[in-house]
Amino acid sequence: MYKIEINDFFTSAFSVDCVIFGYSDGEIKALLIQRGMEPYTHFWAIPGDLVYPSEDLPDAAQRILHELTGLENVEMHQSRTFGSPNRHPQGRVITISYFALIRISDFEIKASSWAEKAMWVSLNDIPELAFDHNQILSSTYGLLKQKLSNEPICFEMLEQRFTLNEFQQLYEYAFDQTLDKANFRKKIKTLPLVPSNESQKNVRHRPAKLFSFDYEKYSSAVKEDNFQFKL
Amino acid sequence: MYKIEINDFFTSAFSVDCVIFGYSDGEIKALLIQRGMEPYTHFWAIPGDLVYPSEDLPDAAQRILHELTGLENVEMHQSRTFGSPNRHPQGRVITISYFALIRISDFEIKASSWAEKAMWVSLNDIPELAFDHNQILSSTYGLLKQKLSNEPICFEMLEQRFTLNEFQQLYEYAFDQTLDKANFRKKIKTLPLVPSNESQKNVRHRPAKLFSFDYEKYSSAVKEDNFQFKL
DNA sequence: TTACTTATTGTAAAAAAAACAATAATTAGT
DNA sequence: ACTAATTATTGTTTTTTTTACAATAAGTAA
Repeated sequence: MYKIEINDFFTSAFSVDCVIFGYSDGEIKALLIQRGMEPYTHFWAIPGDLVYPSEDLPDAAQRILHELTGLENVEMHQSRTFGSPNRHPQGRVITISYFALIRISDFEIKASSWAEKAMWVSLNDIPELAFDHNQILSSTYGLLKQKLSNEPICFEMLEQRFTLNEFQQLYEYAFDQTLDKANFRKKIKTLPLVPSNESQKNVRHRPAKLFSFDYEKYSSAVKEDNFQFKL
Repeated sequence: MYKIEINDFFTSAFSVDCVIFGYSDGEIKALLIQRGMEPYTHFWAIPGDLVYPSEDLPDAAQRILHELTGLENVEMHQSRTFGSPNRHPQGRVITISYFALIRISDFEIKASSWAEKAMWVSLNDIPELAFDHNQILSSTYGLLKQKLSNEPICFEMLEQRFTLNEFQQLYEYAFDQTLDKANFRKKIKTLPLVPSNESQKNVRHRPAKLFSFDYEKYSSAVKEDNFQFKL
Protein backbone atom coordinates (compact mmCIF):
# COMPACT_ATOMS: atom_id res chain seq x y z
CA MET A 1 0.00 0.00 0.00
CA TYR A 2 1.49 3.29 -1.04
CA LYS A 3 0.50 6.76 -0.10
CA ILE A 4 -1.46 8.53 -2.77
CA GLU A 5 -0.78 12.20 -3.26
CA ILE A 6 -3.69 14.40 -4.11
CA ASN A 7 -2.04 15.39 -7.35
CA ASP A 8 -2.02 11.80 -8.52
CA PHE A 9 -5.69 12.23 -9.12
CA PHE A 10 -5.12 14.96 -11.63
CA THR A 11 -3.28 12.91 -14.19
CA SER A 12 -6.26 11.74 -16.12
CA ALA A 13 -8.34 13.14 -18.93
CA PHE A 14 -11.95 12.99 -20.01
CA SER A 15 -13.13 12.45 -23.48
CA VAL A 16 -16.53 12.39 -25.00
CA ASP A 17 -17.43 9.98 -27.75
CA CYS A 18 -20.39 10.81 -29.87
CA VAL A 19 -22.26 8.04 -31.63
CA ILE A 20 -24.17 9.57 -34.49
CA PHE A 21 -27.10 7.55 -35.75
CA GLY A 22 -28.90 8.03 -39.00
CA TYR A 23 -31.42 6.14 -41.11
CA SER A 24 -31.52 5.57 -44.84
CA ASP A 25 -32.51 2.82 -47.24
CA GLY A 26 -34.21 0.90 -44.49
CA GLU A 27 -31.11 0.70 -42.36
CA ILE A 28 -30.00 2.38 -39.16
CA LYS A 29 -26.43 3.54 -39.56
CA ALA A 30 -23.67 5.05 -37.50
CA LEU A 31 -21.29 7.73 -38.70
CA LEU A 32 -17.73 6.46 -38.35
CA ILE A 33 -14.51 8.30 -38.95
CA GLN A 34 -11.13 7.09 -40.01
CA ARG A 35 -8.57 8.30 -37.52
CA GLY A 36 -5.85 10.59 -38.83
CA MET A 37 -3.60 10.52 -35.80
CA GLU A 38 -1.96 8.32 -33.24
CA PRO A 39 -2.91 6.03 -31.70
CA TYR A 40 -4.90 3.66 -33.91
CA THR A 41 -4.08 5.68 -37.01
CA HIS A 42 -6.27 4.74 -39.98
CA PHE A 43 -8.59 2.70 -37.79
CA TRP A 44 -12.29 3.37 -38.02
CA ALA A 45 -13.68 4.87 -34.85
CA ILE A 46 -16.52 6.74 -33.24
CA PRO A 47 -15.92 10.49 -33.40
CA GLY A 48 -14.75 11.87 -30.10
CA ASP A 49 -12.43 14.33 -28.45
CA LEU A 50 -11.07 15.40 -25.13
CA VAL A 51 -13.31 17.63 -23.07
CA TYR A 52 -12.11 21.18 -22.56
CA PRO A 53 -11.39 22.15 -18.97
CA SER A 54 -14.49 24.18 -18.44
CA GLU A 55 -16.72 22.66 -21.04
CA ASP A 56 -19.91 20.88 -20.10
CA LEU A 57 -20.18 17.31 -21.32
CA PRO A 58 -23.16 17.66 -23.64
CA ASP A 59 -21.51 20.75 -25.10
CA ALA A 60 -18.43 18.74 -25.93
CA ALA A 61 -20.59 16.16 -27.67
CA GLN A 62 -22.31 18.95 -29.61
CA ARG A 63 -18.96 20.37 -30.62
CA ILE A 64 -17.81 17.05 -32.02
CA LEU A 65 -21.01 16.67 -33.97
CA HIS A 66 -20.72 20.21 -35.23
CA GLU A 67 -17.13 19.85 -36.42
CA LEU A 68 -18.03 16.77 -38.38
CA THR A 69 -21.39 17.72 -39.82
CA GLY A 70 -21.92 21.42 -39.32
CA LEU A 71 -25.16 20.69 -37.50
CA GLU A 72 -26.17 22.63 -34.42
CA ASN A 73 -28.74 22.32 -31.68
CA VAL A 74 -29.09 18.58 -31.96
CA GLU A 75 -30.33 16.84 -28.85
CA MET A 76 -27.71 14.75 -27.11
CA HIS A 77 -28.58 11.60 -25.22
CA GLN A 78 -26.14 10.33 -22.66
CA SER A 79 -24.99 6.77 -23.07
CA ARG A 80 -22.60 4.90 -20.77
CA THR A 81 -19.19 5.83 -19.40
CA PHE A 82 -16.14 3.71 -20.08
CA GLY A 83 -13.19 4.00 -17.79
CA SER A 84 -11.13 0.85 -17.76
CA PRO A 85 -7.58 1.90 -16.78
CA ASN A 86 -6.05 0.43 -19.92
CA ARG A 87 -8.57 1.41 -22.50
CA HIS A 88 -6.32 4.14 -23.90
CA PRO A 89 -2.70 3.27 -24.63
CA GLN A 90 -1.40 6.75 -23.82
CA GLY A 91 -2.80 7.27 -20.37
CA ARG A 92 -5.90 7.16 -18.29
CA VAL A 93 -8.76 8.51 -20.33
CA ILE A 94 -12.29 8.07 -19.19
CA THR A 95 -14.83 8.55 -21.92
CA ILE A 96 -18.45 9.49 -21.59
CA SER A 97 -20.42 8.43 -24.61
CA TYR A 98 -23.35 10.30 -26.04
CA PHE A 99 -25.53 9.65 -28.99
CA ALA A 100 -27.35 11.88 -31.41
CA LEU A 101 -29.91 11.15 -34.08
CA ILE A 102 -29.74 13.11 -37.28
CA ARG A 103 -31.18 13.10 -40.77
CA ILE A 104 -28.57 11.78 -43.13
CA SER A 105 -29.81 13.97 -45.95
CA ASP A 106 -29.52 17.12 -43.84
CA PHE A 107 -25.85 17.78 -44.48
CA GLU A 108 -22.63 16.92 -46.19
CA ILE A 109 -19.90 15.27 -44.17
CA LYS A 110 -17.12 17.75 -43.52
CA ALA A 111 -13.44 17.07 -43.36
CA SER A 112 -12.25 17.59 -39.82
CA SER A 113 -8.95 18.00 -38.09
CA TRP A 114 -9.01 14.57 -36.57
CA ALA A 115 -10.76 12.59 -39.24
CA GLU A 116 -9.36 11.52 -42.58
CA LYS A 117 -12.67 10.34 -43.89
CA ALA A 118 -16.08 9.60 -42.56
CA MET A 119 -18.77 7.17 -43.66
CA TRP A 120 -22.14 5.80 -42.72
CA VAL A 121 -22.13 2.15 -41.78
CA SER A 122 -25.13 -0.05 -41.21
CA LEU A 123 -25.23 -1.28 -37.64
CA ASN A 124 -25.30 -4.85 -38.84
CA ASP A 125 -22.02 -4.32 -40.59
CA ILE A 126 -19.64 -2.57 -38.20
CA PRO A 127 -15.93 -3.31 -38.75
CA GLU A 128 -13.27 -3.59 -36.09
CA LEU A 129 -12.90 -0.21 -34.43
CA ALA A 130 -10.20 1.61 -32.49
CA PHE A 131 -9.96 1.43 -28.69
CA ASP A 132 -13.01 -0.15 -27.08
CA HIS A 133 -15.26 1.50 -29.59
CA ASN A 134 -16.98 -1.70 -30.65
CA GLN A 135 -18.13 -2.12 -27.10
CA ILE A 136 -19.21 1.50 -26.86
CA LEU A 137 -21.12 1.30 -30.08
CA SER A 138 -23.01 -1.87 -29.34
CA SER A 139 -23.84 -0.77 -25.84
CA THR A 140 -25.10 2.55 -27.17
CA TYR A 141 -27.13 0.82 -29.84
CA GLY A 142 -28.78 -1.12 -27.05
CA LEU A 143 -29.73 2.11 -25.37
CA LEU A 144 -31.03 3.51 -28.63
CA LYS A 145 -33.31 0.52 -29.06
CA GLN A 146 -34.60 0.97 -25.55
CA LYS A 147 -35.42 4.59 -26.23
CA LEU A 148 -37.01 3.75 -29.56
CA SER A 149 -39.59 1.74 -27.63
CA ASN A 150 -40.44 4.43 -25.15
CA GLU A 151 -39.87 7.79 -26.77
CA PRO A 152 -40.64 9.25 -30.17
CA ILE A 153 -37.00 9.76 -31.05
CA CYS A 154 -37.20 7.92 -34.36
CA PHE A 155 -38.50 11.11 -35.90
CA GLU A 156 -35.16 12.72 -35.30
CA MET A 157 -33.67 10.36 -37.87
CA LEU A 158 -36.54 9.92 -40.28
CA GLU A 159 -36.87 12.56 -42.98
CA GLN A 160 -38.94 15.56 -42.03
CA ARG A 161 -41.66 13.97 -44.11
CA PHE A 162 -41.78 10.21 -44.23
CA THR A 163 -44.04 7.42 -45.32
CA LEU A 164 -45.58 5.10 -42.80
CA ASN A 165 -43.63 2.27 -44.37
CA GLU A 166 -40.34 3.98 -43.76
CA PHE A 167 -41.45 4.49 -40.18
CA GLN A 168 -42.33 0.85 -39.84
CA GLN A 169 -39.17 -0.40 -41.49
CA LEU A 170 -37.06 1.53 -39.02
CA TYR A 171 -38.56 -0.51 -36.22
CA GLU A 172 -38.28 -3.71 -38.20
CA TYR A 173 -34.59 -3.06 -38.61
CA ALA A 174 -33.98 -2.16 -34.99
CA PHE A 175 -35.83 -5.12 -33.54
CA ASP A 176 -34.98 -7.52 -36.31
CA GLN A 177 -38.50 -8.70 -36.98
CA THR A 178 -41.15 -8.08 -39.56
CA LEU A 179 -44.31 -6.36 -38.41
CA ASP A 180 -47.82 -6.68 -39.70
CA LYS A 181 -48.53 -3.57 -41.66
CA ALA A 182 -52.19 -3.36 -40.77
CA ASN A 183 -51.56 -3.77 -37.08
CA PHE A 184 -48.69 -1.33 -37.08
CA ARG A 185 -50.93 1.34 -38.50
CA LYS A 186 -53.59 0.71 -35.93
CA LYS A 187 -51.00 1.04 -33.21
CA ILE A 188 -49.74 4.42 -34.38
CA LYS A 189 -53.23 5.85 -34.75
CA THR A 190 -52.82 7.55 -31.37
CA LEU A 191 -49.68 9.42 -32.42
CA PRO A 192 -49.87 13.02 -33.63
CA LEU A 193 -48.88 12.32 -37.21
CA VAL A 194 -50.03 14.99 -39.60
CA PRO A 195 -50.48 14.07 -43.26
CA SER A 196 -49.06 16.42 -45.83
CA ASN A 197 -50.60 16.89 -49.24
CA GLU A 198 -47.49 15.54 -50.87
CA SER A 199 -46.82 11.95 -51.84
CA GLN A 200 -43.98 9.73 -52.85
CA LYS A 201 -42.64 10.37 -56.34
CA ASN A 202 -41.32 8.15 -59.09
CA VAL A 203 -42.83 4.91 -57.99
CA ARG A 204 -44.82 2.82 -60.42
CA HIS A 205 -47.54 2.04 -57.99
CA ARG A 206 -49.79 3.93 -55.67
CA PRO A 207 -47.54 6.41 -53.92
CA ALA A 208 -47.50 6.62 -50.15
CA LYS A 209 -48.63 9.75 -48.40
CA LEU A 210 -45.98 11.71 -46.54
CA PHE A 211 -46.46 12.40 -42.86
CA SER A 212 -44.68 14.49 -40.30
CA PHE A 213 -44.59 14.25 -36.54
CA ASP A 214 -46.13 17.07 -34.51
CA TYR A 215 -43.86 17.57 -31.53
CA GLU A 216 -46.00 20.22 -29.92
CA LYS A 217 -49.11 18.10 -30.00
CA TYR A 218 -47.08 15.26 -28.60
CA SER A 219 -45.70 17.12 -25.63
CA SER A 220 -49.02 18.65 -24.74
CA ALA A 221 -50.60 15.20 -24.91
CA VAL A 222 -47.94 13.98 -22.52
CA LYS A 223 -48.64 16.80 -20.12
CA GLU A 224 -52.38 17.03 -20.33
CA ASP A 225 -53.56 13.51 -21.07
CA ASN A 226 -50.64 11.67 -19.55
CA PHE A 227 -50.01 10.15 -22.93
CA GLN A 228 -47.24 7.60 -23.12
CA PHE A 229 -45.40 6.64 -26.27
CA LYS A 230 -44.98 2.89 -26.61
CA LEU A 231 -43.98 0.82 -29.63
CA MET B 1 -10.00 31.99 -28.54
CA TYR B 2 -7.02 30.89 -26.54
CA LYS B 3 -4.64 28.11 -27.19
CA ILE B 4 -5.22 25.10 -25.01
CA GLU B 5 -2.18 23.27 -23.77
CA ILE B 6 -2.38 19.53 -23.53
CA ASN B 7 -1.70 19.70 -19.82
CA ASP B 8 -4.78 21.76 -19.27
CA PHE B 9 -6.70 18.58 -19.79
CA PHE B 10 -5.06 16.90 -16.85
CA THR B 11 -6.40 19.21 -14.19
CA SER B 12 -9.58 17.36 -13.48
CA ALA B 13 -10.52 14.46 -11.28
CA PHE B 14 -13.01 11.62 -11.39
CA SER B 15 -15.15 10.50 -8.62
CA VAL B 16 -17.58 7.68 -8.24
CA ASP B 17 -20.79 8.07 -6.32
CA CYS B 18 -22.47 4.95 -5.12
CA VAL B 19 -26.19 4.96 -4.50
CA ILE B 20 -26.99 2.10 -2.16
CA PHE B 21 -30.58 0.93 -2.22
CA GLY B 22 -32.25 -1.26 0.31
CA TYR B 23 -35.77 -2.35 1.21
CA SER B 24 -37.46 -2.62 4.57
CA ASP B 25 -40.88 -2.03 6.08
CA GLY B 26 -42.42 -1.75 2.64
CA GLU B 27 -40.18 1.10 1.58
CA ILE B 28 -37.25 1.38 -0.77
CA LYS B 29 -34.50 3.35 0.91
CA ALA B 30 -31.14 4.84 0.09
CA LEU B 31 -28.14 4.84 2.37
CA LEU B 32 -27.03 8.41 2.95
CA ILE B 33 -24.00 9.67 4.81
CA GLN B 34 -23.40 12.87 6.66
CA ARG B 35 -20.26 14.45 5.34
CA GLY B 36 -17.41 14.94 7.77
CA MET B 37 -15.23 17.17 5.64
CA GLU B 38 -15.23 20.21 3.41
CA PRO B 39 -17.04 21.12 1.28
CA TYR B 40 -20.66 20.73 2.36
CA THR B 41 -19.63 19.63 5.83
CA HIS B 42 -22.52 18.08 7.78
CA PHE B 43 -24.68 17.88 4.69
CA TRP B 44 -26.27 14.58 3.84
CA ALA B 45 -24.89 13.05 0.69
CA ILE B 46 -24.52 9.95 -1.41
CA PRO B 47 -21.36 8.07 -0.47
CA GLY B 48 -18.59 8.62 -2.98
CA ASP B 49 -14.90 9.13 -3.43
CA LEU B 50 -12.25 10.02 -5.96
CA VAL B 51 -11.14 7.22 -8.23
CA TYR B 52 -7.58 6.03 -7.79
CA PRO B 53 -5.30 6.55 -10.78
CA SER B 54 -5.30 2.96 -11.93
CA GLU B 55 -8.53 1.79 -10.41
CA ASP B 56 -11.37 0.59 -12.56
CA LEU B 57 -14.67 2.40 -12.06
CA PRO B 58 -16.78 -0.47 -10.75
CA ASP B 59 -13.94 -1.35 -8.39
CA ALA B 60 -14.05 2.15 -6.97
CA ALA B 61 -17.76 1.82 -6.41
CA GLN B 62 -17.20 -1.53 -4.70
CA ARG B 63 -14.56 0.01 -2.49
CA ILE B 64 -16.92 2.75 -1.35
CA LEU B 65 -19.61 0.23 -0.56
CA HIS B 66 -17.12 -1.93 1.27
CA GLU B 67 -15.78 0.88 3.43
CA LEU B 68 -19.25 1.81 4.51
CA THR B 69 -20.84 -1.59 4.98
CA GLY B 70 -18.14 -4.22 4.92
CA LEU B 71 -19.95 -5.98 2.10
CA GLU B 72 -18.04 -7.52 -0.80
CA ASN B 73 -18.84 -8.88 -4.21
CA VAL B 74 -21.99 -6.89 -4.64
CA GLU B 75 -23.05 -6.29 -8.21
CA MET B 76 -22.65 -2.70 -9.38
CA HIS B 77 -24.97 -1.14 -11.90
CA GLN B 78 -23.77 1.92 -13.75
CA SER B 79 -26.00 4.94 -13.56
CA ARG B 80 -25.39 8.28 -15.25
CA THR B 81 -22.35 10.54 -15.33
CA PHE B 82 -22.48 14.11 -14.07
CA GLY B 83 -19.92 16.55 -15.26
CA SER B 84 -21.17 20.09 -15.12
CA PRO B 85 -18.09 22.34 -14.76
CA ASN B 86 -19.38 23.93 -11.58
CA ARG B 87 -20.85 20.98 -9.80
CA HIS B 88 -17.93 20.82 -7.38
CA PRO B 89 -16.80 24.06 -5.70
CA GLN B 90 -13.15 23.03 -5.50
CA GLY B 91 -12.43 22.14 -9.10
CA ARG B 92 -13.61 20.13 -12.01
CA VAL B 93 -14.78 16.79 -10.80
CA ILE B 94 -16.73 14.50 -13.02
CA THR B 95 -18.62 11.83 -11.20
CA ILE B 96 -19.80 8.51 -12.48
CA SER B 97 -22.66 7.20 -10.43
CA TYR B 98 -23.29 3.56 -9.72
CA PHE B 99 -25.94 1.85 -7.72
CA ALA B 100 -26.01 -1.30 -5.68
CA LEU B 101 -28.84 -3.22 -4.08
CA ILE B 102 -28.26 -4.80 -0.71
CA ARG B 103 -30.17 -6.41 2.09
CA ILE B 104 -30.48 -3.93 4.91
CA SER B 105 -30.36 -6.67 7.52
CA ASP B 106 -27.10 -8.07 6.13
CA PHE B 107 -24.77 -5.73 7.97
CA GLU B 108 -24.17 -3.00 10.45
CA ILE B 109 -23.30 0.43 9.14
CA LYS B 110 -19.64 1.13 9.79
CA ALA B 111 -18.05 4.40 10.68
CA SER B 112 -15.87 5.54 7.83
CA SER B 113 -13.17 8.09 7.30
CA TRP B 114 -15.38 10.41 5.29
CA ALA B 115 -18.73 9.87 6.93
CA GLU B 116 -19.85 11.13 10.33
CA LYS B 117 -22.98 9.09 10.33
CA ALA B 118 -25.05 7.12 7.90
CA MET B 119 -28.74 6.38 7.70
CA TRP B 120 -31.36 4.77 5.58
CA VAL B 121 -33.87 7.19 4.11
CA SER B 122 -37.06 6.32 2.28
CA LEU B 123 -36.93 7.54 -1.31
CA ASN B 124 -40.09 9.51 -0.76
CA ASP B 125 -38.41 11.45 1.98
CA ILE B 126 -35.00 12.56 0.77
CA PRO B 127 -33.69 15.80 2.33
CA GLU B 128 -31.57 18.43 0.63
CA LEU B 129 -28.25 16.87 -0.26
CA ALA B 130 -24.73 18.12 -0.97
CA PHE B 131 -23.52 18.99 -4.47
CA ASP B 132 -25.92 17.86 -7.19
CA HIS B 133 -26.70 14.72 -5.27
CA ASN B 134 -30.45 15.22 -5.32
CA GLN B 135 -30.29 15.12 -9.06
CA ILE B 136 -28.03 12.09 -9.04
CA LEU B 137 -30.27 10.25 -6.66
CA SER B 138 -33.52 10.87 -8.45
CA SER B 139 -32.03 10.07 -11.81
CA THR B 140 -30.59 6.86 -10.42
CA TYR B 141 -33.89 5.94 -8.84
CA GLY B 142 -35.43 6.30 -12.28
CA LEU B 143 -32.93 3.82 -13.62
CA LEU B 144 -33.61 1.47 -10.76
CA LYS B 145 -37.31 1.50 -11.55
CA GLN B 146 -36.56 0.74 -15.16
CA LYS B 147 -34.44 -2.23 -14.20
CA LEU B 148 -37.04 -3.44 -11.72
CA SER B 149 -39.41 -3.89 -14.65
CA ASN B 150 -37.02 -5.84 -16.81
CA GLU B 151 -34.62 -7.71 -14.58
CA PRO B 152 -35.01 -9.74 -11.40
CA ILE B 153 -32.88 -7.38 -9.35
CA CYS B 154 -35.46 -6.87 -6.63
CA PHE B 155 -34.23 -10.10 -5.07
CA GLU B 156 -30.94 -8.42 -4.32
CA MET B 157 -32.75 -6.19 -1.84
CA LEU B 158 -35.45 -8.49 -0.56
CA GLU B 159 -34.46 -10.79 2.30
CA GLN B 160 -33.03 -14.10 1.24
CA ARG B 161 -36.44 -15.52 2.12
CA PHE B 162 -39.43 -13.33 1.58
CA THR B 163 -43.18 -13.49 1.43
CA LEU B 164 -44.99 -12.87 -1.81
CA ASN B 165 -46.59 -9.85 -0.20
CA GLU B 166 -43.24 -8.28 0.55
CA PHE B 167 -42.32 -8.91 -3.05
CA GLN B 168 -45.51 -7.29 -4.26
CA GLN B 169 -45.23 -4.31 -1.92
CA LEU B 170 -41.78 -3.52 -3.25
CA TYR B 171 -43.31 -2.99 -6.67
CA GLU B 172 -46.22 -1.09 -5.25
CA TYR B 173 -43.81 1.29 -3.60
CA ALA B 174 -41.63 1.75 -6.66
CA PHE B 175 -44.47 2.38 -9.06
CA ASP B 176 -46.73 4.10 -6.60
CA GLN B 177 -49.81 2.02 -7.25
CA THR B 178 -51.63 -0.80 -5.58
CA LEU B 179 -51.69 -4.12 -7.35
CA ASP B 180 -54.31 -6.82 -7.31
CA LYS B 181 -52.93 -9.61 -5.18
CA ALA B 182 -54.51 -12.44 -7.11
CA ASN B 183 -53.30 -11.16 -10.44
CA PHE B 184 -49.84 -10.46 -9.15
CA ARG B 185 -49.48 -14.05 -8.08
CA LYS B 186 -50.59 -15.34 -11.43
CA LYS B 187 -48.04 -13.14 -13.11
CA ILE B 188 -45.12 -14.40 -11.07
CA LYS B 189 -46.07 -18.04 -11.57
CA THR B 190 -43.47 -18.27 -14.33
CA LEU B 191 -40.61 -17.15 -12.08
CA PRO B 192 -38.35 -19.70 -10.43
CA LEU B 193 -39.47 -19.05 -6.88
CA VAL B 194 -38.83 -21.93 -4.56
CA PRO B 195 -40.98 -22.27 -1.43
CA SER B 196 -39.22 -23.00 1.82
CA ASN B 197 -40.79 -24.98 4.62
CA GLU B 198 -40.65 -21.99 6.89
CA SER B 199 -43.35 -19.40 7.40
CA GLN B 200 -43.83 -15.98 8.85
CA LYS B 201 -43.70 -15.86 12.65
CA ASN B 202 -45.60 -13.92 15.31
CA VAL B 203 -48.57 -12.91 13.27
CA ARG B 204 -52.06 -13.52 14.53
CA HIS B 205 -53.40 -14.81 11.27
CA ARG B 206 -52.41 -17.37 8.72
CA PRO B 207 -48.70 -16.91 8.20
CA ALA B 208 -47.28 -16.42 4.71
CA LYS B 209 -44.92 -18.96 3.25
CA LEU B 210 -41.34 -17.82 2.67
CA PHE B 211 -39.89 -18.07 -0.83
CA SER B 212 -36.48 -17.59 -2.31
CA PHE B 213 -35.41 -16.82 -5.86
CA ASP B 214 -33.44 -19.44 -7.75
CA TYR B 215 -30.85 -17.56 -9.76
CA GLU B 216 -29.49 -20.62 -11.50
CA LYS B 217 -32.85 -21.73 -12.74
CA TYR B 218 -33.46 -18.19 -13.88
CA SER B 219 -30.32 -17.83 -15.92
CA SER B 220 -30.70 -21.20 -17.54
CA ALA B 221 -34.28 -20.31 -18.44
CA VAL B 222 -32.98 -17.14 -20.04
CA LYS B 223 -30.42 -19.06 -22.06
CA GLU B 224 -32.40 -22.11 -23.01
CA ASP B 225 -35.98 -20.93 -23.27
CA ASN B 226 -35.30 -17.30 -24.07
CA PHE B 227 -37.20 -16.41 -20.97
CA GLN B 228 -37.68 -12.71 -20.33
CA PHE B 229 -38.41 -11.18 -16.96
CA LYS B 230 -41.18 -8.60 -17.12
CA LEU B 231 -43.16 -7.00 -14.33
C1' DT C 1 -63.98 -23.71 19.14
C1' DT C 2 -64.30 -19.18 17.43
C1' DA C 3 -63.02 -14.91 15.45
C1' DC C 4 -59.91 -12.88 12.62
C1' DT C 5 -56.95 -12.17 8.92
C1' DT C 6 -54.49 -13.45 5.09
C1' DA C 7 -53.37 -17.05 1.57
C1' DT C 8 -54.83 -19.10 -2.51
C1' DT C 9 -57.54 -20.52 -6.29
C1' DG C 10 -61.02 -19.68 -9.63
C1' DT C 11 -64.08 -17.50 -13.00
C1' DA C 12 -65.87 -14.04 -15.90
C1' DA C 13 -65.49 -9.71 -18.28
C1' DA C 14 -62.76 -6.43 -20.75
C1' DA C 15 -59.03 -4.95 -23.39
C1' DA C 16 -55.12 -5.50 -26.29
C1' DA C 17 -52.51 -7.89 -29.72
C1' DA C 18 -52.02 -10.87 -33.61
C1' DA C 19 -53.45 -12.97 -37.77
C1' DC C 20 -55.58 -12.71 -41.84
C1' DA C 21 -58.73 -11.13 -45.68
C1' DA C 22 -60.54 -7.88 -48.79
C1' DT C 23 -60.92 -3.65 -51.12
C1' DA C 24 -59.36 0.91 -52.75
C1' DA C 25 -56.10 3.88 -54.84
C1' DT C 26 -52.57 5.44 -57.85
C1' DT C 27 -48.92 5.26 -61.27
C1' DA C 28 -46.33 3.83 -65.48
C1' DG C 29 -46.61 1.89 -69.67
C1' DT C 30 -48.61 -0.22 -73.59
C1' DA D 1 -58.40 5.12 -71.67
C1' DC D 2 -57.20 0.69 -70.40
C1' DT D 3 -54.38 -2.66 -68.03
C1' DA D 4 -51.05 -4.57 -65.03
C1' DA D 5 -48.64 -3.95 -61.03
C1' DT D 6 -48.01 -2.71 -56.49
C1' DT D 7 -48.91 -0.68 -52.33
C1' DA D 8 -52.26 1.80 -49.27
C1' DT D 9 -55.94 1.27 -46.26
C1' DT D 10 -59.73 -0.54 -43.80
C1' DG D 11 -62.12 -4.27 -41.74
C1' DT D 12 -63.10 -8.68 -39.27
C1' DT D 13 -62.08 -12.58 -36.59
C1' DT D 14 -59.32 -15.09 -33.41
C1' DT D 15 -56.24 -15.42 -29.82
C1' DT D 16 -53.92 -13.85 -25.96
C1' DT D 17 -53.29 -11.00 -22.09
C1' DT D 18 -54.92 -8.13 -18.52
C1' DT D 19 -58.14 -6.67 -15.20
C1' DA D 20 -61.74 -7.09 -11.93
C1' DC D 21 -64.00 -9.47 -8.67
C1' DA D 22 -65.76 -13.50 -5.95
C1' DA D 23 -65.23 -17.51 -3.16
C1' DT D 24 -62.87 -20.74 -0.44
C1' DA D 25 -59.04 -22.55 2.36
C1' DA D 26 -55.73 -22.17 5.97
C1' DG D 27 -53.30 -20.86 10.17
C1' DT D 28 -52.90 -18.22 14.59
C1' DA D 29 -54.22 -16.36 18.89
C1' DA D 30 -57.51 -16.02 22.27
